[in-house]
Amino acid sequence: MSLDEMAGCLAELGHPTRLQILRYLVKSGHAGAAVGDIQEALGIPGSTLSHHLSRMVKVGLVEQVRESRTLHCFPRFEVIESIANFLMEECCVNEACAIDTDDDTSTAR
Amino acid sequence: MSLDEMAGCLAELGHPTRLQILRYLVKSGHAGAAVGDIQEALGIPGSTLSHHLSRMVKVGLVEQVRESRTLHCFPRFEVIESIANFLMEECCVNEACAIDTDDDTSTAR
DNA sequence: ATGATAATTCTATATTTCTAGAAATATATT
DNA sequence: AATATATTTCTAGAAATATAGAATTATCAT
Repeated sequence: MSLDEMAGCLAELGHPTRLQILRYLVKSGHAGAAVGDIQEALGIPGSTLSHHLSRMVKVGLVEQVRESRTLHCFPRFEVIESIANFLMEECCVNEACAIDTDDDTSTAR
Repeated sequence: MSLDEMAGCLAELGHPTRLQILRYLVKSGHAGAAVGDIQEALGIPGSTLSHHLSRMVKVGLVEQVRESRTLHCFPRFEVIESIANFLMEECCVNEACAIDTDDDTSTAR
């Protein structure tokens, strides 16, 4: 993934509603969730939701599979993972961070 | 960090120029880099650079320490790390990803 | 065919963001 | 005091984003 593509993904993640949507999809796991499910669960107007979803699909964060009238959405786990890795490796580990954070500031693990 | 704060950080990361800036800062390590260094190294006009830096400072991705005329900038490694962790944990690990990727797609670790 | 359901596209408005030159501020040097 | 250096703030125009109602498309059921 190029720097621009990476920035593109991060930008799409960088919106509260979209982050909420992605979280919901992750929670739904591999079964995914229909657009309508998301809409009802999060209370987002259809047109707004559609807009956000299409942006996430565009950068590859979300995948959609149509089953007749219903459109199922899935998070692209590998993509999310590679973004997390990018942040860890490219932006963190080099001579800092993992070395420097002697007490574990990071939340869980 | 709240979901909104997380989204705020991700949004700031989600700009090619800012991502470049952050990378440069990380490369510079704990010595940090002066605004002028960044400006010269990346060829970004001062006002533009200042704008991007102030955004990153605002969400806590970057810290600045003034030393007379020179303003040194440092990446907040813990913040970057916690974003990476959020993506891994909150958005990835739950019943998917780490479980599902039988061959280790993630580069390091 | 008609009606219901699922979702998108169209449209418009409000708001934010990006960009960079010009002017201003703050600090150091002579 | 005058000048140079480092950086920010001001300004403004262009472009992108976000929001959501209304209209539209596609599919299914009767």
